[in-house]
Amino acid sequence: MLDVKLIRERTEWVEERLSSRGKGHDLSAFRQLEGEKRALQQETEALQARRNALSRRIGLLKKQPVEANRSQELIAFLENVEEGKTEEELDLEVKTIGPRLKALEERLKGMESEVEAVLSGLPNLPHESVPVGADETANVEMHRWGQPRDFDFPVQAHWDVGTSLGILDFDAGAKLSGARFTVLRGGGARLSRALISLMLDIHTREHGYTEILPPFMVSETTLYGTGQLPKFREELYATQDDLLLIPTAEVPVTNLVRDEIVDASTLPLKYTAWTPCFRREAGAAGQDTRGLIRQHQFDKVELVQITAPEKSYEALEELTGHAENILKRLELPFRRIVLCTGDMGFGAAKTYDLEVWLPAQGRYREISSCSNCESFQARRMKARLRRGEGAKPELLHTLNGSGLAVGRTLVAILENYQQADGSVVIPDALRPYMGGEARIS
RNA sequence: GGAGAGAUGGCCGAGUGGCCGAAGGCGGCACACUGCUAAUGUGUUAUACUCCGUCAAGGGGUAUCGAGGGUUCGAAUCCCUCUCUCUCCGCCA
Repeated sequence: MLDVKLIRERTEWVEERLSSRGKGHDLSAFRQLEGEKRALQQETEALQARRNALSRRIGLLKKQPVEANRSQELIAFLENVEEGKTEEELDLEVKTIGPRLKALEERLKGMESEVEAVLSGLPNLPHESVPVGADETANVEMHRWGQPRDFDFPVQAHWDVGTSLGILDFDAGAKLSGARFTVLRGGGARLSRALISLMLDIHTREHGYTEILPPFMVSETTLYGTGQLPKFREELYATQDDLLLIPTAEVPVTNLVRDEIVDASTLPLKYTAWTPCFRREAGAAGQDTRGLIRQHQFDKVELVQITAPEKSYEALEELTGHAENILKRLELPFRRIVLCTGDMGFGAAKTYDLEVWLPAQGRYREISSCSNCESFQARRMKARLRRGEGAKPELLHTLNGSGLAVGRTLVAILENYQQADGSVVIPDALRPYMGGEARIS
């Protein structure tokens, strides 16, 4: 969510920044609406103040032990409060102030939710360092790491490698649950578990993150906090109990600071979590229909950092580096790109994608996405920090990134480490987690 | 699933219709006192929005006592609904 004051005071500038994401945003109607809302708020509050003043006087009078007729007292006090008005007028006011207030409050509430509806649908402002562009073709490569291997035999896609080895079973997944579900068997299942352990161990022991195991189902409020709701409901799986399945661990883990004011001295908070992720992939019909690349359910190890505002860009570099370390440890060639304005997610101010080399596709594919959301999520979540006693609370900055998507890492290993005989060599770093085995065959 | 109890400020805990945004205590902060520390005294210590003010200092207003509705001139207090927590019983990995 954007700062209303910013929209109010620098409307054109905000429009310009938003429009760089590709879709034009005309905020003039919003500004008018918001202005009317504030006028109504002032009117309402003035009436509330009047009601409170009158009620207080009545209370004072009733407290006094007077035998006299109550209505006499009322008239007396009313004359005292408001000179120049007749008793009848004032008596009338007391009696009608309630209904009038109720009408005003209802209208105000209606306008507030209108304002809120517009506001919660606006994406974050891109950071000034983000390249402007319409789509992924405008993304900019930052650097590459590792050398794609030369194969002296025909390279197989991971679905062929995995199926031949009997460790990926797409038919079984389809039978149990339908398209975009897969069953991992034997070494495949173990490899997946090994990757999760490796990633969590590195992030907790070497990168200083605290491991979290959050709920996999969360409330709408929680999804609102990180920006998935109200706009992206069609991407989510719902249940019959007002709980929805998480599309990423970012949702429950970031919401840990919702409605909190954290002491600045405890920052940054660094959390890592393995969770399954559930996505309907509603808009992805026909894309990546084969293989493990795009599934309705996949495992991911997530990195989340909660920082002071001035530290968040430093933290983005650090966090992205942590994700890169996993790829380096697994000796998988990758590159880092910075997403352009038009390709970024809803809540992000700046995003780096890590793309791993997939030899069968002959190109780099996304395996991690690391974003700084600045105060966008914090404002929705009311997540704040306080710098010492008496200081005003300020909004935190939130960051998240995959470290890494487990299914896609499995894909990368199967493709990059495949051998001429159809077996797959296990990367050195992973062998301790695979009972010392060096190869899946 | 059944029965009961409860939800108040950073924490503990009063408050059953009216100067209550909320007593008291603890904790925090400031100042005073003290040879140092300890102790003591005094003051201070929620958040958001909004208006005035130079989006300064500061001041005014409104809302918030789990959430939402209702009664009332007036609700932390009364009524209804919901959520959550705790205790006991049942069930269960």
